[in-house]
Amino acid sequence: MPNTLSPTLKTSLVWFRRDLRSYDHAALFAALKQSDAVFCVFIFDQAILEHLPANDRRVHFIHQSLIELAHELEKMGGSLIVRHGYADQEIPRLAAQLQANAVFVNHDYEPQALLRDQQIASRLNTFDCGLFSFKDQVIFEKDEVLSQADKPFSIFTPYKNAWLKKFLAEGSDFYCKPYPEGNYAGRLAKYPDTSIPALSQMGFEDLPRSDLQLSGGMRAGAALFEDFLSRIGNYEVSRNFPAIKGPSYLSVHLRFGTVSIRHLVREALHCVRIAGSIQGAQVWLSELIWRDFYFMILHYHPRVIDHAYKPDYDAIQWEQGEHAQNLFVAWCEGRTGYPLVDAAMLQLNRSGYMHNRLRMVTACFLVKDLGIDWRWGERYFALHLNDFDLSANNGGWQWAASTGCDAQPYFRIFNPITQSEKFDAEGKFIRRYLPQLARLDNKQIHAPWKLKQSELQSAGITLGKDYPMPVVDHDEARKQTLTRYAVVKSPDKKNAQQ
DNA sequence: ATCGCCTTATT
DNA sequence: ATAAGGCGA
Repeated sequence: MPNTLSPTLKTSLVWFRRDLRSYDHAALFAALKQSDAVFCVFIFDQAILEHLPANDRRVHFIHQSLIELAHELEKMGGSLIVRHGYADQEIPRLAAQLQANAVFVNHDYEPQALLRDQQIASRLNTFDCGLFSFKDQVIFEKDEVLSQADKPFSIFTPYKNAWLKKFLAEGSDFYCKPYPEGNYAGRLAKYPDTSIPALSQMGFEDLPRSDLQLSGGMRAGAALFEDFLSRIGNYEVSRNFPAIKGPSYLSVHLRFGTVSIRHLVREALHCVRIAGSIQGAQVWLSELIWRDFYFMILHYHPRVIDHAYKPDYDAIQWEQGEHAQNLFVAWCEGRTGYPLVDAAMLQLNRSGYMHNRLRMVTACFLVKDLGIDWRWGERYFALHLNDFDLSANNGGWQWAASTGCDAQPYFRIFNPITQSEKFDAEGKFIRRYLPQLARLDNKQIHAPWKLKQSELQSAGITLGKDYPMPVVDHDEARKQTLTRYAVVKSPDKKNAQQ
């Protein structure tokens, strides 16, 4: 994709994708700086939407975000064109219609998106319209953080150290300075038709009220961040307990660009210098660096999309057939009989969000207790997580399955009961999603099948009726998993495979 | 070439 | 107390 810039352009089009904000926006700023007139567009891309269910929450999030984005662009003197169609047709058509000299976008790193952008670039080329693409959604991308041998890192900690070194070497705000769109806002152009298609017109349903806790838009993102900054000092500890408000909840806003990564990093670094919040802010900043790390991994190793990062691990035989299917469905629906796992899956199914600790617990359970291929779980998360991002989701699953770079060792198998006792000691999270277990006490609630009949009875529970019996025995499953993973052990690797 | 180290544990 | 193996300097 061309990245060199013509000195001056008459008319440009900024195509918004996963960067739904009007401030600190690399492509918008670049377009404004170099053009006389700048139009803005968002495409509800059928190539993506046609694979989504009618009640997909993310489409709502986007829709909500667009209403605010359109409003903000109007306040700046421009407007937002919103179309429903195939992006690879709509963008060239609109660019031609506007007689645009260039289309400006921010990099989208996913393989399918790269292909789409290449195709669009060549279509635009047929009428001398360029496609200019910018780094926006990460601090460092691709080859910007490499080892001393100029090779991509595969271990997070040295990557993080190199990331921080590079970042701090230039002074703390060099890499996260906001783009000042306001300097050129007068160049935004108005478009006569600014209607936004209704969700129903595009085949999507209204969501039930209970699902509307999810608020799209820059303002909602900023409010979450402000709230989080008052808690960031405790993040290091509080992030581990799903029943309490520990995380920032910004992941969905990072996914759709309703917050700016540069803004988040700037503020996190500021907090790192405040006595009371040093540790929490450092740990949270690390999470943002993980995000860059997994984008980098996907860039260098696109095969991880459907292969283990460690090739040897592709030899593992996962459970197949009807029994595996049944176990998988039980996992999806939160019917495994392990309360913390089930509560976590219900959280995902009901809200499109799952606490990060629980993502590890449920992922590890699927792979190492049920013996099911991590790709099945990855696909389920991809469909249901509001904040789904290919690189981070894949990285997380491969970490849990021990197939990834810098993953947990294969013999580390989370004990779902221990995790429950440690991180939901009072059963508060479990009770929120499994009220039928609410009358069990704090010790009993983590493993109801271990209780005496009389104890269950006094809590009003019949196992197998009010709540399922466990679908597997953890200790047995653990042994099977160690056997299953034996194929990755050298030097007997080859023998074990036969 | 050697040495320290590796996100989130478990029995 | 444990449990590989290899990354990165």
